[in-house]
Amino acid sequence: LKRTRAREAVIRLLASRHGPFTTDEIHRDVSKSLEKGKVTPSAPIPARETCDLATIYRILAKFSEAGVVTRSDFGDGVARFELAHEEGRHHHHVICLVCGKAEPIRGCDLRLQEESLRKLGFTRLSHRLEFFARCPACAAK
Amino acid sequence: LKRTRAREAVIRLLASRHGPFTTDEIHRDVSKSLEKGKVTPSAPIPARETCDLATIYRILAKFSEAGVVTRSDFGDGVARFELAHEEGRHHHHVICLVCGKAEPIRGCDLRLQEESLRKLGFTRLSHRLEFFARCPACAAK
DNA sequence: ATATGTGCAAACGTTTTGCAACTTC
DNA sequence: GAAGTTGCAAAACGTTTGCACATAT
Repeated sequence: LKRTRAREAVIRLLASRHGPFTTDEIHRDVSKSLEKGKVTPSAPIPARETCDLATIYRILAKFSEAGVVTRSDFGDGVARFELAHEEGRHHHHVICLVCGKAEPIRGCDLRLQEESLRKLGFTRLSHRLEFFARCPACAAK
Repeated sequence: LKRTRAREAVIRLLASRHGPFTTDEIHRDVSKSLEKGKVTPSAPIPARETCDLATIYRILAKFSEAGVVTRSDFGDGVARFELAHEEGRHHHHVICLVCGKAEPIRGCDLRLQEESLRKLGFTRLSHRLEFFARCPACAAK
């Protein structure tokens, strides 16, 4: 894993704000940050102003594979990424039906969580839950 | 909602077998079933032999909107559909990491379900859980 | 020096759409 | 006959890939 400006910019974004980001959001932010020459203060005018979207995809694939970031999927056909929680803490999200903003939630107690969300003012609550596993038939092969 | 042969074929497939189906699977099955002229026994040789994929998408969109079918998303970039459970029973799925087969699961008690899945021989268990709601900020608008 | 990362452009697979012809009611 | 549905072809969308060039170690 080499240290490059694009990769640093991705990490910087993910570390600075939370909530998962789409590839496109990351791309726009990283391009902007590279444009400003923020990456290497020693080099005021960077050779490359922006970053290719394909590069962002490749960076996220690598990071994902390396366990640095985790991928989320809210069922809208767009992948989202966030820094793998430092403490390795497993978590989920509430996604707003109106503005689409996602907020992290700790723990897996469904009833309890729905109740606290309701108390916080969240309405029209629903959830999606999927289990992934190796099924008995495939384990037997 | 008009009654057409393609729509009948979609319903027939979804009603005959369970587990959610991809659009492609539905398309292939419906085309085959229309080919055989099974739809209208009174007309042995149907005018149209197959069904367009775009039509399947449109049918599923309509049905989904009407609440006849529900859409699932396993994060592999393909939408899946199944008949909205007759009794309106809310349920989830276990998706095999190896063969990809999905089986329905009743209820939402995460711990309990993981345990029973383990007892059934499912291994390498993980889950994805997302909440959807209208957030307080959007409710205030 | 070598392995690795990048930009660009083209391809991919799923899903959506415009339009004219055709069914269903 | 009017409203709704379909086929076809083309486009949109997020994502992936091949290749030559550039970069980090």
